[in-house]
Parts: sequence; structure tokens; C-alpha cells
Amino acid sequence: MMQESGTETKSNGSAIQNGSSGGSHLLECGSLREGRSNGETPAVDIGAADLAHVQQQQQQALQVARQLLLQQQQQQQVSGLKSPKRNDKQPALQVPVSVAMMTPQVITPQQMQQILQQQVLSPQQLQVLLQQQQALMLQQQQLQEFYKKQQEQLQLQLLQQQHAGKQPKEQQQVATQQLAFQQQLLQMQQLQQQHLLSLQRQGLLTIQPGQPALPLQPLAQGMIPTELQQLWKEVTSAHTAEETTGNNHSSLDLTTTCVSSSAPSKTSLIMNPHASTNGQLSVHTPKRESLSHEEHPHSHPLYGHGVCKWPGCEAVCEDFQSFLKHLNSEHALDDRSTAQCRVQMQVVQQLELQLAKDKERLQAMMTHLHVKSTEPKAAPQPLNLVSSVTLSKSASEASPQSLPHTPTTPTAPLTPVTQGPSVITTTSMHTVGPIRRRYSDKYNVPISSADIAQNQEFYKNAEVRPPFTYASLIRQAILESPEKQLTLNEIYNWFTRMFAYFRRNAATWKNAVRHNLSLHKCFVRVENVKGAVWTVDEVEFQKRRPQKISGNPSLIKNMQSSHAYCTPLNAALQASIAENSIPLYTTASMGNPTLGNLASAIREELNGAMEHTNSNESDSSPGRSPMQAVHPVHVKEEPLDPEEAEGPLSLVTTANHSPDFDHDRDYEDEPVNEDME
DNA sequence: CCAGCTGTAAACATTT
DNA sequence: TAAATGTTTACAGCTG
Repeated sequence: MMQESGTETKSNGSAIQNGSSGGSHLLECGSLREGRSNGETPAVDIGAADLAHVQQQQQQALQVARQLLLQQQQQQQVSGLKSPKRNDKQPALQVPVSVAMMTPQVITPQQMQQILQQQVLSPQQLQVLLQQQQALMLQQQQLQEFYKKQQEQLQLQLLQQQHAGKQPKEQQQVATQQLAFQQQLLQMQQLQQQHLLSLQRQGLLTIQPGQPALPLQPLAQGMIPTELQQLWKEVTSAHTAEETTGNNHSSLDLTTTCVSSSAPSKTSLIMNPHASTNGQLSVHTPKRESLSHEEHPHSHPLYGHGVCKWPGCEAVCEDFQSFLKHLNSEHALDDRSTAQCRVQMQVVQQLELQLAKDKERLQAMMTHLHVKSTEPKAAPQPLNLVSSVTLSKSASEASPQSLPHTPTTPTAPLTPVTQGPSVITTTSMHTVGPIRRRYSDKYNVPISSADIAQNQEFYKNAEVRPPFTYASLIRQAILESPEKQLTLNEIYNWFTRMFAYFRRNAATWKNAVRHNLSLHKCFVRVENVKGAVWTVDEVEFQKRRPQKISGNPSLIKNMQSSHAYCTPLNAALQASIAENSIPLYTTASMGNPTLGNLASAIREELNGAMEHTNSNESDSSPGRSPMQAVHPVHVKEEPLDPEEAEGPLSLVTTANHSPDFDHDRDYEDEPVNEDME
């Protein structure tokens, strides 16, 4: 009974089949006919066949070469250690494996939270922003769809060519076509990043006191070095590809800068063309823009068609100079601009997340097909954590029961098996040992609603210790219950149900739970007819953490200043995101009835701290907690003020009521609830 | 360095 | 009687 588990969940990656075949044969038939029409008469059928055979062989050789290239790319992706310089001269024919497109930025939950924490904006501005971004996203998705199809088509063609021998012409066409689309995608990404980074460079992003100098460096915090390296490669290769194909983008000079940078892992995330100039890294000096604009006159991402493209602005500027003037005057470094920028950042990153997910899916598909068509041993590459995870995730969806019960080895808390790709980077960080996050941690590396939404599923399936204290979790469990009271056993069940981590070492954490229940005054034991139940004394609970965050007045101030803009914004943003059915939010927040609970767990911790730090009178105005500025889904859902839960912000919390989640039910009876997408 | 918070372990008492 | 439930103490790690 030791540790034989762990494997049954990994399961058959074959769950993903290329069901999406079909439809692309017509081209090939045409091409085949075309190939045969080169003067061969039907009479010399044998000769024609021979010729076709030779052609086929040639094409196969070509194909093998391409596949080799593919594999190399993939391996480079995996190792992330090989030569930082790629071959600049990739043949245009090369199958665009989209390595370059993969995950331009992987956003960690912490990063998201940072963004969410800081954002401030008026509803109108938000709407404009959202509209813009929606359009962008739509565009991107369409492109991506097309790209995917093209990829599938190409793959199919390649596969079929191996067996039937076909004409390379069509294939080349498709390949070049795909390359074009890939470039388009890349350009879009770059545009987004340019936009974002130019904002940053203008100093519109305030750097938190605790943050490092590089504005985007926080983005890298959740990544392990290899991931960074890989990312670096991807980005560089993306630029390289652009370079070789004669991209009309006006920013290629920086590519070399970045490539030659000696600290790729740190700079890869600011690979934006505008981000660095002449070897300088963008160290968030606000006045940098003039420099870069000398190099790229009139190519400012915020300026186009004589209009300022600052979100929500649209001021008419006749020429570039007046635009710059306008930019400096109207969009100077202030709270509003900062907030807008943060929102933009968030939106962009959301999009990128989505994009990254789709890319990963594509990559997984391609890997699968590719591997199938060639050699099967290329598949189990540890590589692509991403794609492998994607595969295994769908596999686990096929057999959702496979996960829980068996306790796994205590030393391997991370189970990437069922984890969504986008959380990989952070979760691997989360997992490291018995890291206990404290309140202060949550301010510095906080947990966003997005994080929660993802983590909800994540923590259910991965044995990662949740970054919440026992007290918070217990309280949450109790408050989640309809009666706001639970027996000890029900609390246990809640823990096991909500967190895979608590499905092992039961003795330990149960002891801790009991210990906490007894220790904290906020937990009140109430004798019942059939035993005793535990309830939460909110007053005590709030009382018990006044001193937190007090050491960081600037942060508090920042939060408070953000408050005015923030609340409606987050609601609208989330609603919009939900409307766009971005899985990040929708799967968890809509599909999962208990989404908001974790959210509130964290929220409450933050709330309590903030309320007490903020002032002593805040108790009398519960709805005005400054944490509304901190947490996007802040909804006071304490029983004290239930009416506050209504309103625009209830998007997430309304999902709370979960009649299906009977807390009395044993975990064994109801394992992890399956993710219904 | 200290105080406070948190998690873990363990001993012990009480209840079921 | 055993297991579950509660209580309490001790200690280590972390943070401000």
C-alpha cells in the first residue's frame, strides 16, 4: 500500500485522435492530376508510374527533411539549452510549426493578480478597451482558426504524401500560406505587445515598491529558468522568422539587440520591438519614447489615422508631434493612466493566455499527428510540458474518476497531469515544498480571481498545497455551507473535495484543522442535537489579523487610490471575458458551482487585513472595503451583509450556490467533480 | 532580536 | 474498546 499510484492518471495519450481529418483531399487529387499531366500519355502508364514513384521518393525525402526540422525545433523547445542562436536561414518552405508562436508570454496567476490588484479605470474606458480587445481577439481567433486549419491540411497532405506520393506544389503553397498567417499572428502579437510596452515605457505603469526595476520582470517570476529559456527561443525564433521573410514591420533592428543580449531569460519578455533600443533594455524610464520614435517615426502604436489610440481617448491629432504632445499632456503618468494601462495589460494578457492555450492545443495536435506519421518515440518527450499536459488533460477528462483516491508519494506533490496548461509555470512554483503564503505574500504575489478560477480546478486535481491558511480554509468551508455550520467531518470532506493536496497525509492536516478550530476564537463550537458543529465568528475572524500589510503603506495607498476606478471595471471586464467564453473564466466561474468560494477565501483574508489596516471606521462601512480595489471579484459575501452580494460583481459569487455540493457527502462518494466545460 | 502568525507534531481528554 | 473529536503544548519557520 505504498505508492503505486501516479501512473493510472497519466493514461493513454491516444485519447486525442485526429478526428478532424477530412475535407482536404480535393486539393491533392487535383495536384496529383496536375503532376501527371506533364506529357505522360496513358499508354506509358508504367513509365508514368515510375516517374510518379521517383517524384514520390523525392517528396518523401523532402518530407523527411522537414520533419527533421520539426523535430529539431521541438527538441530545442524542450531542452531550451542549446545554442541560443538559431539558424537564421530557415527555408521559407519550412513547415511553420508555430514554435515561434507558442506562448509569447505565459502569465502566471500571480502576475494576473498583480494586474488585477492594480487596475483602475472608469467603466466607459473599460468598455472601449474591451471592445477594442474583443475585436482584436476575434481577429486573432479567426486567424488562428484559419491557421489551424491550414496546419491540419498540411499535415494531412504530408501524411498522405508519404503513402501515396503527391505533388509538392500544393504543399508548398499551403506552407507559404501558413507562413503568411503565422506572420500575421506574430504581427498581431507584436502589436499588442508594442502597445502594452509602449505604455509601460511611457511610465504609465507604476512600479510597485517591492517590484524589481524591470517593468515586466514580474512576468518572469513565476517561471522556471528552462521555461524562460524556451520562451526566449520562441520569441527569438519568431523574430528571426519574420526577419527572413521580409516582414514589413518596422522594428527588426531590435531583434538583433535582443538576440545578442546576454541575459535572455530576463529580457525575453521585453522582446517588444519598442522595448529596447540600441542594446538598452527597457528599464522603464518614462522618457524613452522619444528615442524610439526617432527610429520609428509615426509608427507609434498609440497613434494611427490621426487619432490617438489611447484606450478611450480617440483625440484627433493632426500630426505626430501634436500626438506626442497630446500623449504627454493627456496621458501623463497619473493614477488614471496607470490604471488604464494595467487594465490594458490585463486584457492583453488574457488574450495572450487564450491564444497560448489555443496554440498549445494546436501544438499538441500537430505533435500528435506528426509523431504518428513518423516515429513514435519522439512523442514522449518530456518537452512540451504544455502539449503533453494538454493531452493528458483530455485523457483525464475521459476518465475523470481516475485521479483522486490513491495517495501518491508525499515527495511529489506536483501532478501536472490534470493541470491546465496556463498554470503550469506557477504551479510548479507553488509546489516547492511547504511554502506557506502569508498575507503579505498575497499582496506581493497575490492570487487573482483568474488564478482562483483556474486554481479551483487546479487544486482539485493537483496535489499542490493551497496557499491559504487552515483558518481561512476552514472558515470558507463553513461559510460555504448552507447553514454556515459544519461538523468536523464535513470540514474534512470539504478539504478533500476541494483540494487534492488534502487527500493524503490525512492525519497531519486533520490534526491541523482540529488544532485551528480549537485555537482560534473565531471558530465557535456549537452543541447540536446530534453532536457539535463549528461556526465562524466573523467578528473574531476579522479581529485576528489587523496588523497585516501595515508594513506597506505605499501599497495600501496605491490600492486605495485605485479603488475609485476599479470596481465597475472588474465587473465589466469579467463579464466581458465571460461573454467571450474565455475558458479561464468561464469553465471555472460558470461551470463550477464553487468557484467563488476560494475566491472569497482569499478575499476575506485580504479584506480583513485591509479593513483593519485601512482604518477603524471601515467596519461600519463594509461595502467600502478597499479590497475591492485589490480583488476583482470582491463581493462581500459575509452573512453580515448579504445584500452586497448582488449587483454586477456577483458574476463569480453567484456561482456559489451549489445545491449539488452536499457537504455531507463523503468524498469517496463524490470524488472530484468532473470539469464540465 | 523579538513578537506574532502559521504549520506540524504530539500528548491527552472527552465523546461517540 | 476503538475511533473520532477537542484541547493544549511545544517547536520551527517566516515575516514585519
